[in-house]
Amino acid sequence: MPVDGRRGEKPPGPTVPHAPAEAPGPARPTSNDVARRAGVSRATVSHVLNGTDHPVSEGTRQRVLAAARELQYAPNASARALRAGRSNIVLVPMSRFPAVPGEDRFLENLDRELATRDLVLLMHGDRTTSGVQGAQAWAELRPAAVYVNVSRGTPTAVELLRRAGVQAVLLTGAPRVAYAPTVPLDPAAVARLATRHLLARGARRLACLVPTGPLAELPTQRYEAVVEVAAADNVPVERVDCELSSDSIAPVVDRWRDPAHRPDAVYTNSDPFAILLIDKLREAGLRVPQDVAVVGSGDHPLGAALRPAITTATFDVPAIARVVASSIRRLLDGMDLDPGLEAALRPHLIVRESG
Amino acid sequence: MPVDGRRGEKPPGPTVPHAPAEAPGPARPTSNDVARRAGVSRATVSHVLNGTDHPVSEGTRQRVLAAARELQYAPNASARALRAGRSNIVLVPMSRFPAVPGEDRFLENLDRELATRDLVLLMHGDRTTSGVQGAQAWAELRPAAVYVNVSRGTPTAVELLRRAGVQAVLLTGAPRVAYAPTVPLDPAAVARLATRHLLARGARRLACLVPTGPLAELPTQRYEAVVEVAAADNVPVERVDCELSSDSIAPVVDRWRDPAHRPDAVYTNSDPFAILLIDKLREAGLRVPQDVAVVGSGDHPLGAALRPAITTATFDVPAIARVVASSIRRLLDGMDLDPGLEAALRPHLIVRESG
DNA sequence: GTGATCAAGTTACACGTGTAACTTGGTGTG
DNA sequence: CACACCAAGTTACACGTGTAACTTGATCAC
Repeated sequence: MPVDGRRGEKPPGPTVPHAPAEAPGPARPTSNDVARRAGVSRATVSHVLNGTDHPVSEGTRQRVLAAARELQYAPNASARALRAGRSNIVLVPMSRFPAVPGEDRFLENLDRELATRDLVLLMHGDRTTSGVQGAQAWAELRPAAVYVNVSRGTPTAVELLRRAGVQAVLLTGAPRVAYAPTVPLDPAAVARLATRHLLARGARRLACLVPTGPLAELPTQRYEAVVEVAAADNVPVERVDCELSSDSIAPVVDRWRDPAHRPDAVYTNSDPFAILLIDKLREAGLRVPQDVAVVGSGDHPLGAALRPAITTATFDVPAIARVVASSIRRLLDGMDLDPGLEAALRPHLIVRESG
Repeated sequence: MPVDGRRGEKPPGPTVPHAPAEAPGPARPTSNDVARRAGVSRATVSHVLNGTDHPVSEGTRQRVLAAARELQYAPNASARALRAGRSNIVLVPMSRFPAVPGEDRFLENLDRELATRDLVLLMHGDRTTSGVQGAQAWAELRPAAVYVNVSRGTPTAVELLRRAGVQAVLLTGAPRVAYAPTVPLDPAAVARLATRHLLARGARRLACLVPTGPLAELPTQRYEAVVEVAAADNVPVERVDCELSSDSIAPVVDRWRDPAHRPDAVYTNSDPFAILLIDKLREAGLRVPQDVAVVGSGDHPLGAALRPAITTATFDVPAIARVVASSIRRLLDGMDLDPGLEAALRPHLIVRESG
């Protein structure tokens, strides 16, 4: 039989035995404070503030709302998350190396769109390469969803999140992992679009800049897309592995001084690389786009401002943010991905001066 | 006397009346599961895993650790936060407009440093300008600390956070708000340093680029610092309000074609602006640095790679991240700011070709 | 032999919330 | 009048954790 531990009376002293370390300032008001002030029970407060279908008379409804406003009541996210089993946090693991051109603008839009849908976007540096250790850390937060970027979702990490009760695990792009709904973003689509443009412009010899460093699969994938599109027109593609530094680009351009070695058009997946390349080309006495055309990606502000202005392949960032936010919300509600997803993910070209 | 609500026996059915909406997958293991597997009570598990000074025999300690490892146990952050009254989250409200040059690198370093100190860095878009509405949203998360950037901490917002039980509210730079420990970062220090450099190089006529848009106080503050330093040498400073676009810069440079209107040195608070400016100067047939010297801030990779390479005033980002993380931890532990703060915040100059 | 001391565990409570199940008083219906 | 029904509230529980206070043997000093 169970034994009740309580033996005597409560000690009369004002000590609070099981309270956590005392906070210094006045504590944040709880729903209990609101209830007391409105002269109702806490349950009623909860019903009013969450808009349950439970019937509440208009009079008390207003009293509760007034009390909440006066106390500046904000529900405790931790308690909510504990009760619900999951928080309303959407977690985005980030690294310094944006997987998609224009990632910062994308996140800004996504934040706004998620807020509309009662979700909070939080960004978190993924302090690991393996992905599993990171996933373990994310699991601690019990987020509603984790929005993992391209090529970051290893099967083990996804499985770990799924077991942690994380409902939506979205991965933009391949590889598609079992049990994880995937936003069908083709990370090579911008590359394909740019290549087709350059071919239509008459390019007969291409080059493609491939940034080195971590996350190298992605640039390689794009390079292969360029090769594939160019092959249909029998156009060769030179692969140029490089970093965003003078030492890395200068030798390449130096070799291109000789017309026999020179491509007539270059694709690079980010506008900063295009800017650097154009600078070096000009230094070598080559004209852009007459001698060499250059197309970038991501529509960076500098790309539009410098001369020659950079032709760039990019996405409709606000539109993508909208459908992604909508998809996350739908997944959490047990529905499917937003059907508008595919359409919003088509890239488009901004033709300027450089190519 | 209190009335006990329970009247009859528990119904024999398998229904769980007060459980929240059933999760689909297998739920994440709790400390209870670990306890059961190790054959001890949950309290013992807690003592072992948190390294309390409560004595635990080595044998059970190992059994608990083993059980936790086998189950891949990760504590529930929500429950922890609820119990403790605050989470171990350090929240950084972010906007697209970095307050300090090199903000992205800074955050990357800060994340690593905080992780060392058992804190989690989460970034959050501040979806409001007023600051108060944002603070309300942050209060919901009950973070341990909020690291607010320069010029974002209005007194009301800070007061709101303080009342929410947020211990550390760090604001980099002025204005100093009562009750909020402040990292004494002088946001104009880079401007002063760069100006002194230009004067030493012999500049007799300065210009300063002032980006428009939200958060305009900060650039203005820097402009005033430039004016102040230059005044000591009787050097006039032209104020140039502009955006990062061709249309904005081109007319200014056009006017500078006339030597009578032309400054011999320009300071701008970000390298991208410097890059754009140099491009326009060159287009106008002016040489950098012979006709006009240019100094930027933030040590952007492109600044080092382009020709002329950009002279830039910047901070030791990793060092700052370390002392800031240390300060946050110390504040949470009831101590003062890290004494190494002042020293780490001194900016330095990287002299290259542009000025 | 009798307390006192102590290591090693366990029990019980509190944190703030959402909601199923219950209570209560009022109104209509046969 | 007896009964069902319903609107309007309330009560009680569960979520997972950290820790103060308690229990239980064992050891030790006198």
